[in-house]
Amino acid sequence: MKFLIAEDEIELQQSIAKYLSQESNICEVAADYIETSEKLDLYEYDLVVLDINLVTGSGLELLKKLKNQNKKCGVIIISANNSLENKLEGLDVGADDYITKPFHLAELNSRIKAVLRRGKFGGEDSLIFEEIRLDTLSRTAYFNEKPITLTRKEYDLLLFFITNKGRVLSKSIIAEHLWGDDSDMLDSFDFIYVHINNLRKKLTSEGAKYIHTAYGSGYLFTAE
Amino acid sequence: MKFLIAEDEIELQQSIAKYLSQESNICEVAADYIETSEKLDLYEYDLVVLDINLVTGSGLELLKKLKNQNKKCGVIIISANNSLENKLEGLDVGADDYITKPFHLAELNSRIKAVLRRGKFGGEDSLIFEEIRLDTLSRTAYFNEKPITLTRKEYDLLLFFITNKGRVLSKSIIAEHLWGDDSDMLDSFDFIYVHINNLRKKLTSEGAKYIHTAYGSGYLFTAE
DNA sequence: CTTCTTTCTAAAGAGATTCTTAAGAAAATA
DNA sequence: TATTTTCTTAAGAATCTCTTTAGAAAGAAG
Repeated sequence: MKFLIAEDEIELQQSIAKYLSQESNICEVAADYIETSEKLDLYEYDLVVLDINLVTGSGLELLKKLKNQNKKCGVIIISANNSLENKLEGLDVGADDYITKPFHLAELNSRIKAVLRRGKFGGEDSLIFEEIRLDTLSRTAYFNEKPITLTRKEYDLLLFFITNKGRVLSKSIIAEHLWGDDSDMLDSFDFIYVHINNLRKKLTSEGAKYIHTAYGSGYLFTAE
Repeated sequence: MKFLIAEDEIELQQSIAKYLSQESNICEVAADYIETSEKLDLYEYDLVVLDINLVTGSGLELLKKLKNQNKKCGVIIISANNSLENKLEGLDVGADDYITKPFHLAELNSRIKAVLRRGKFGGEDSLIFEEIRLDTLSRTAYFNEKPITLTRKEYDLLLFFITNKGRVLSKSIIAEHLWGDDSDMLDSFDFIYVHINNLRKKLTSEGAKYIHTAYGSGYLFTAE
């Protein structure tokens, strides 16, 4: 999953990013209102961890803007004071959850997982497409309930495909989502071919032919 | 889409051009004030990536000139320093966006897409003409929501036609837009017949007869 | 530190697209 | 009618993209 951490206390920002990265997520960071606003405009995230008290501007405004844009992106608010008003206001505007400073990173992580489950997977722990089931808690894939051994990148790739089924995904979109903003430091996206090939082999060995090549533009995940 | 990259750091210029070419765009480059100015006079671009600090002259002047010419060409400024003045001045004169060195190529790409979307497609991801819809994100074409399999050149050609509907396009205009400055190396434009024919076949098989021949002058894309 | 797994790089070959050329048919113009 | 331009088709060459494999590099586990 790809997250944006909008937090102006750099130390906290970094420790959140580090913790969530260890959980196999891609984390990008923003330290002020403008940076956050721009990144939200430019990129797609699965979830934003948003400090409501960004010194340079109100996080609430950002939240309103984000929800107006109608992006299906989860939001968890970090609130410094535990005044009820702020929390309720945030939830009113569309935040999916909030957490009050100080907090344990493990708790944030749990809340993130819960929000993603509610938002992306319809409240289920499993994501099902035809014969494939992804257990999002254990990050394992099943084909007709028989487990398929996938590496982390393979799992992420398959998850990205399933959550974007029916949409042609270019290599740069895939790179951006699975490798974050480091992706353009790589001077070619050729390695994606390798991951696609490996994933395909594992899926077709089970009889699935879902990953189609859109020659010249990318890949398309769809039933047959 | 056809871009001009005006940047005097050749290494950066080349990596921008390479990245954007991988995204199925035509990229031409210019390394100084005069070259940029000339190319802008002579050719049409969908967007210019303009380094405001070209050593041989002010990019701002170029920008003013360009905007006075009233060309509907997007402009993204590259700014070395992040002094607010420069940025604001650029946006005042009519730049559509700016980006500060150093930057990620993926970010530049996102900004370009955003500017083009705002300017060319009325803020939408889809471009619709009668029964045809072009999904500009995935570069796929639909006829009555049924996907048509187009090659890259066919897609580009159709996109160019739709964005210039009602205007007669000569073969040399088409060549210039779809093949960039390689086009004058070609000693005949006959192969365009082939692409036109192929595109026509795919469209008429769906019942569309939009590409009309303007004998002696070019082609006209219009409803019936 | 060693071993194993995962990820990335590099390169050869397969496959698709694009360009060239050409020749006859059709259409528009003079 | 004669001439020019455009259309259609086809076949081969050149180019680009994708597939696949093997092995190097990096990271994780023991």
